[in-house]
Amino acid sequence: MVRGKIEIKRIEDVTSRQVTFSKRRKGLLKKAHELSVLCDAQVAAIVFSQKGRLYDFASSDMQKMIERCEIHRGEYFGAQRLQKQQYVQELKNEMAITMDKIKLLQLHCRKLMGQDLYSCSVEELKEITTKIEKSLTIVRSRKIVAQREVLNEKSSLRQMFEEQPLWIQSRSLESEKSAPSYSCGNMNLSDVETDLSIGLPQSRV
Amino acid sequence: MVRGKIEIKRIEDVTSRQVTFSKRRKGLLKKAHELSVLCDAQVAAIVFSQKGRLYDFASSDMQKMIERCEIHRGEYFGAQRLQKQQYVQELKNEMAITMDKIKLLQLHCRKLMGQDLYSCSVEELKEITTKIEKSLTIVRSRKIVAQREVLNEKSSLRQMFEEQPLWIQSRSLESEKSAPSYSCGNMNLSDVETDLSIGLPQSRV
DNA sequence: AAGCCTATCGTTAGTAA
DNA sequence: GTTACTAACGATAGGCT
Repeated sequence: MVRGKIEIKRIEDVTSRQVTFSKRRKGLLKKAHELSVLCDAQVAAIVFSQKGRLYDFASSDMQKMIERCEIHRGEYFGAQRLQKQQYVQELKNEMAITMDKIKLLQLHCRKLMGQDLYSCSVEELKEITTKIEKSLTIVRSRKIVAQREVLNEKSSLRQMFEEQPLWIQSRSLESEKSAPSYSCGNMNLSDVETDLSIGLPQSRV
Repeated sequence: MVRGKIEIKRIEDVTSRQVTFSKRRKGLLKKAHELSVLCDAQVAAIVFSQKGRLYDFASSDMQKMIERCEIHRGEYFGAQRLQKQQYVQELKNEMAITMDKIKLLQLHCRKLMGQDLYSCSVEELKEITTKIEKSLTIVRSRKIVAQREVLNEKSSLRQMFEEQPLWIQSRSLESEKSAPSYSCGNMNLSDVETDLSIGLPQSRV
């Protein structure tokens, strides 16, 4: 039946591969067992099928075998572990630095918003006042410019419709007035609360 | 030559055992390799000689095979290692989140200082203006109070070291009474409620 | 310890159930 | 996914170098 020696390469036929896997796996585990008994050696074999199922054999406790194996290969695994630990340490340091930064930034921000002022000296309060005054000037002028821009846009729109019959103009303007969902009108500012809350990261194991 | 089938039990003759170990070990590793290639499976074999020497084969990275095996067997060390990996992942995630938060905070801060306003809508600009105005009010009153406190201190000193006319003493006492250091003037503090709280990440293993 | 030889034993590819 | 069959293949015990 078996015509020639088989080549050691991936079996392409799925069924054939499955059957061979079953047989050879069994054979391998058997051989592992035989070796461990005949020669009084510690033997372990681990096989994962393509579907991820595990088949294994260990002459003694698998966990101890694995540990022993890792110890033997100490250099490699040790280095890997060290690298991992260092990496974690770096991440933690970076985190700490970032948290410091955030605290500083937060402090600055709070003072700009008129909070936590009781630790400030008169001198510092003066500085803060100056800063706020400056930014108020900037923001106000920017606001005016922005408002003007909006007005100009509306004017342009009106211009575009100027050549149309009056009833269309009035209708479009009306609808614009009655549905201003974005730009304010009589909208309550406290409804639009740009919230900045930065909380604690979740605790974990 | 080989008379009958051999029994699977420890070979007592030392030399014979050693030779068999060498031969069968080689065979086992070869079979492991063949299985991995033919069936496209992950295979590992670990053999310790009686003298403690390690012989092994792994179709792919031994460390990953071992970890996968441990995870499958749900054993302690595997779980531990998995936890560590997850922990690193969590650290990374947390870091990313924190960086996002810092960016948001920075943006907020910059806007409060009158920077990067060109992306703001008129609505937003109004909001910012309101905030800044409020904080300006607060900071100014705080500044006045602080200045008064400083003056009072000076007065007290003067009082202690110089013979001051009574009317100055009484004035300083008055102002101290009428400006209770906290909640300044008639302003409602709850109006300024942009909350900024940033916490530290919990320490861990 | 390692390699060669060879009779024999054990494993397995192909096939079908 | 597993088992049974069988011829051929591969592995190896024992012997020798």
